[in-house]
Amino acid sequence: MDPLLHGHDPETGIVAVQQAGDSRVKLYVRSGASVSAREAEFFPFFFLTDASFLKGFPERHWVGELGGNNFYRYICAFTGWHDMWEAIHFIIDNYNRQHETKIESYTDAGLLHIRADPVSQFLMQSGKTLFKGMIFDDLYRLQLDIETYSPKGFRFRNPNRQDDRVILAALSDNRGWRFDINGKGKSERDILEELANTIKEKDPDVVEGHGILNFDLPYILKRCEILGIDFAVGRDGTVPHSFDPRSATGDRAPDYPLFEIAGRHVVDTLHLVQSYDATKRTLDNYSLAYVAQYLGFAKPDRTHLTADRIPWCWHNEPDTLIKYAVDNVDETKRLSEYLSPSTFYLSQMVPSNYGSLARLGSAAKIESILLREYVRQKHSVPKPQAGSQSTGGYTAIFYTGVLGPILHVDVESLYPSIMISEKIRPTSDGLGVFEHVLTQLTSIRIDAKKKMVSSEDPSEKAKLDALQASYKILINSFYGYLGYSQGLFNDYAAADRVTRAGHKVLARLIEEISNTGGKVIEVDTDGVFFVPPNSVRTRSDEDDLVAILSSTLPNGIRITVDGRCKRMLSYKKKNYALLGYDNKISIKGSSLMSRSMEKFGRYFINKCIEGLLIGNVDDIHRVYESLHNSISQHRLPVNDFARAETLKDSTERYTKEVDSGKRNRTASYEVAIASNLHSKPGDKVFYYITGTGAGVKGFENCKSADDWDPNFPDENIPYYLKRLDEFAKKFEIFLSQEDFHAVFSVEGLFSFSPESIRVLTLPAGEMASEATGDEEEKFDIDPKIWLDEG
DNA sequence: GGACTCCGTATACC
DNA sequence: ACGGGTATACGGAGTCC
Repeated sequence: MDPLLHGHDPETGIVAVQQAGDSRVKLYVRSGASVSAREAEFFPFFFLTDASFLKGFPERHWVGELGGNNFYRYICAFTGWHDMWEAIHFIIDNYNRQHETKIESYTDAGLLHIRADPVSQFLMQSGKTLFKGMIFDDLYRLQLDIETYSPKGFRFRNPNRQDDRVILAALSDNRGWRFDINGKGKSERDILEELANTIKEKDPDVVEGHGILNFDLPYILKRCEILGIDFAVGRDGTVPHSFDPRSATGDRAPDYPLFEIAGRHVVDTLHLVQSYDATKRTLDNYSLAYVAQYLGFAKPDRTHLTADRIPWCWHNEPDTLIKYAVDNVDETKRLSEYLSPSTFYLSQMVPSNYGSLARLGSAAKIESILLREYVRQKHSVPKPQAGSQSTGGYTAIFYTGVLGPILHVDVESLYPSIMISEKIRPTSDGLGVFEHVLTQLTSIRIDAKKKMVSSEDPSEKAKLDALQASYKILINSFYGYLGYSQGLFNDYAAADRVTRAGHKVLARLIEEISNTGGKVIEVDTDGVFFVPPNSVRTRSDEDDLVAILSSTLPNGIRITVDGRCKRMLSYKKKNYALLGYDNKISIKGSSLMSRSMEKFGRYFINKCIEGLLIGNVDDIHRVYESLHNSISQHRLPVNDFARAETLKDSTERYTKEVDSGKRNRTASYEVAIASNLHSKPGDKVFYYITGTGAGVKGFENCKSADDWDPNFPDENIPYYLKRLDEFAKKFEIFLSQEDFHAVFSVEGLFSFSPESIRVLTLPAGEMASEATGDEEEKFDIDPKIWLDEG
């Protein structure tokens, strides 16, 4: 246990910390099956630039001068949370008396720095963290799902309506317990009281649910309020209370109300799924049944029900509804087991509450760790540097076309390795915490991975994997932190040194690959796609090649095989498609295929890519022709050509900015306004283009997809034919001019013959100008058969 | 009116 | 595993001929 990384207090088993009054916190400590509570003192504090701002503040307080010469040279501590805020207002008033430009909030002039969350403050000053000495399964977790009934004629459930009610609840825990409260023949009061008593009796550390923050909890609490029930499930006997998260970034944060149950944590698996998909972008929707299916732990006999079937089911087959709810809690448990552990293990390091950690950015996690040590050593703290980073990752494309076989190698932890080996760290970090923590994390991650590989026990393996994954999240954020504008310890020059060193490593790697006779196709930041030399035919040849390449790179820099595939369709930087040895195709990049594209376009591009990769040009021609005909004859349903766009701003804001000339009109907002629904940011709009002529303005000729009438289709045929040709144009670079026109045309006098058509492979980018003329280079596309595969 | 550039917004990769 | 740099597409406005 490293004190800088895990905090300097070794106390184990803390499962929850909550503020208890103005100057105390309550700690809940688990020891085996029992949990005990105790109170502890804490002193609210903040960092201040100039102690004179607090001169004359009447309440009891301490001002300590800190070591070093950083911007925030004083730490101010108070006996209570209330006094601390009084002091902040005192400082603002003081400042406004002395300065012309007035400030309203403590964030305005950067006079002081504060973590406005009392639990973080306590953890920071005490050096304690949650869950020390525990593994994920030691945490006692309870899953919850309720079903509700809305009277006939109402599509949506609404707890405020007299006749809306909770009809049943299903519960489970991570010790194998399952329970349901069947509301048949029970009053809603009975159900809710039994639910509250069950939760109190089971006494979980965590309450989990899919959509629990948006639906289950608010619904339950509203019904309890109407019925006059005390839903006192807090560990101190209090009712859950909601609070608005202070969205630090402000503009685009999806503000949902959060709930706090005293002494416990509330985990919404829906939010876990959302953040999981934010980077992966592979999920079609976030419904529990779909995600469970996708991740492979849905039971074959899982009960499926749509919301509109629930009333019928409740009247005719209540047992099916109960089974449905039980399946829901089962899957919620599995989902949480899959997505929660990395946050759990991060909680053992970062001085933050379990729930808030999931919402915290990675920069804030690192900064909390740094600040904890600065508080302990009573050292002054810097303010963020102004400026910006001037370089980023290295990108290049050398060939377009269809090439293969492909090896994708990447430099393992490129930026962290560079930061460690070249000792790059923020200049303002006088205590050297940044470097220490990064080095420490890296070495314990390697340890965990080693142990994971050699472990025989699957549950031990899973624990170590979660552990190393949580280290990785932190490790990968250190570079980003250097260039983060709000980071107290940011250092743009250091960030630039890292990226420049990265360029050098990549340039070296590209050179070495070429030296061995490999053809480099595309490079992005830390990965290289290339065609290995002909002599490399088996996996062990590949491993040998990678070992040779690794040995030519600077110490501490290693490369690994990230993937291998039969062929690659190289289109543009960050845009390519791969044909795997399992014949699966994966497409990357928004320019080839974007979510905002019309459905028929996505289908068409998919077919084109498939045709080019497997060498079936005939198919491409046929798909083009059939789509061309379908569009011309109004045979596509509206879903195939409507566009889905997400509104980023309110329609009011849009109208205001259009009127003041700040922004152009766009189809999506015009449709939202015309359809007269109250649309809010984040809403999706489905629309299509009407009018005559391919060149119409979208914002003047758009209609909601709901208004499309299959009996009187009014979509703009020339416009959608133009769209089809625009999609086809993406493939121009892969074919000669004649071939291109032959493939992407409707049958003329002569029928299409695919025999003579060849797919071009051309030097791209800077190489294109170096190459003599435009002639094609010859590549063997000869998927190798791996000896160890089938 | 077409060709061109410039700009803001959106999406996606690492 | 949300932060920022890099890359690309697209619609619309302004400009020039």
